[in-house]
Amino acid sequence: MATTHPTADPIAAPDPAAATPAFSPLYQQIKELILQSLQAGEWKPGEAIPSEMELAARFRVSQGTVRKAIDELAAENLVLRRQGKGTFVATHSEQHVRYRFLKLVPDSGNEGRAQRSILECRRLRASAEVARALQLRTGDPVVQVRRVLSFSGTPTILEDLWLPGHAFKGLTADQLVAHQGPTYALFELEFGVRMVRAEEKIRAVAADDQQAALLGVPAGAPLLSVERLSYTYNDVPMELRRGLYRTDTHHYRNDLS
Amino acid sequence: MATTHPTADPIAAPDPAAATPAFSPLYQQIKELILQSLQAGEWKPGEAIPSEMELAARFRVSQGTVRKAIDELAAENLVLRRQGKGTFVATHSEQHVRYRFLKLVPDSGNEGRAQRSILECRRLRASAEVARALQLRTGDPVVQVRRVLSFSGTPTILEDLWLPGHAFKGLTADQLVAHQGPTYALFELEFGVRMVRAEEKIRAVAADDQQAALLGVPAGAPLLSVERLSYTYNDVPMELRRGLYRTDTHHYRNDLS
DNA sequence: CAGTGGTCTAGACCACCAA
DNA sequence: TGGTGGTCTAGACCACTGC
Repeated sequence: MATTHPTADPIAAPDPAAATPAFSPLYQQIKELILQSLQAGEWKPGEAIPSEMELAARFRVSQGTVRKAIDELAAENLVLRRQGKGTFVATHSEQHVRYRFLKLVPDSGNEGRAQRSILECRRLRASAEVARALQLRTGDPVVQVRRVLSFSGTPTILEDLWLPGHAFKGLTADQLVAHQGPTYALFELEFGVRMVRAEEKIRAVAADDQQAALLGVPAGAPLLSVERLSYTYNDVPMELRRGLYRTDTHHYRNDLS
Repeated sequence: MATTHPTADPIAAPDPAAATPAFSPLYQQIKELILQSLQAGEWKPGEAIPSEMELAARFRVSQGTVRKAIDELAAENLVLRRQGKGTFVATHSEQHVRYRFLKLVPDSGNEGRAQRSILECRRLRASAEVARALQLRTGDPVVQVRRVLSFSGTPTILEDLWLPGHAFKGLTADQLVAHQGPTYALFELEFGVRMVRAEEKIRAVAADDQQAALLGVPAGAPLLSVERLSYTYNDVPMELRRGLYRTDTHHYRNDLS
């Protein structure tokens, strides 16, 4: 597994899969191996992965090397460490930070759950634009969902989701309505699709008549347009989302460093 | 310095400054000490800090402990490691990522430098709102700057800056005009104020007549409102900035994970 | 109590850089 | 060549969790 490393197994198995020309440190290779197991579903979201000692034994490296690999996975929010208990596969379900990717927060105070209303959930063929974003071919099957999220009864977010049809075969509006908690949790539970990172492009736009009606604002009102592309492991895009946020009582919060 | 730790100096100097009741790991204490030196200006932005070995000797801990402290400082972008050369105090000047805090990017292609035009630079007394943000008292002296940033000749950003008067005594419009590169670099060089992190609140708003005129858009056009509070070390707020971004050719880019 | 992650050390060697 | 950060190991002990 190691391309070269000093003490452990210096001459051991020449590693038939050593087709990697570029050097990478041992702990990166270990990280990659753990990543592959995560991707393959060897451990389900919320479950514990093997202890550092076990992994060290499995991969024939020291605990410190495994630790450094896991450190990086934890920094990327792929995995969650809990002292005295173990290391757990991150999930959108009961992660203490629910709605990890939603950065819209109320201007003051807290708010309860979001009320979801599904306006549409249908299968169609990918437009050129959607196909490009999701790395599909134009005309490939996709699922489109349109919904409104309300906080304390006020419609605040109008969004469209596009999902690759092959990965979300059985998705129905009923399922979306029935499910409690983050939609990304549903994707994990029902379709085995885990979103691990996303990129957002944010703009200010004016509401058109239809959007204004759905959000209960005057036509032409300024709205935050948030286009999000979400990725599973290995940088595979699995969801395109276009959201319109009302920002009269909420704001998009971002921390820079 | 260590509240308790096993091998190094177990009985040594009881550390008169050990007024910290809560336990914290050694490397955190080292990090804190390095942070204090950074804050005190022991090493200037862009300069190298002492090598890991030197710091380990100075603080009487192992290199590994210093390393972990520096790891965290590097993760927070306070310091920059360069293999074979040393560890350097982060700066907004020639950091390979210029304009660290500006997340507005062109929809396609690259763009040259921003052209700045300073509309105003005056000393006044803090309003209640500004005072609260900057943790001053209402009526305390502040400096306000208003300026427009243009890209390829198109006015794109209109922003107001508020700075604590006591820390930015000599700031003039001329200085702002003369200076090349990021404004935060000027703050470092001329006033010794280093911004290390910031929080942004983003909204969509409609341009009023004055704003529209300055940005060359129709009145009522949707603009991105970006309110930024920037901090120096120790979470001291040092700048309030209110920006209006045109997002017809640019967008605000954010990465989630 | 045993098992987990968290801290700390000491020492070896590697990769990179500059003189 | 010597000095820097980067990787890796081995072993000790600490802090937290749950049985």
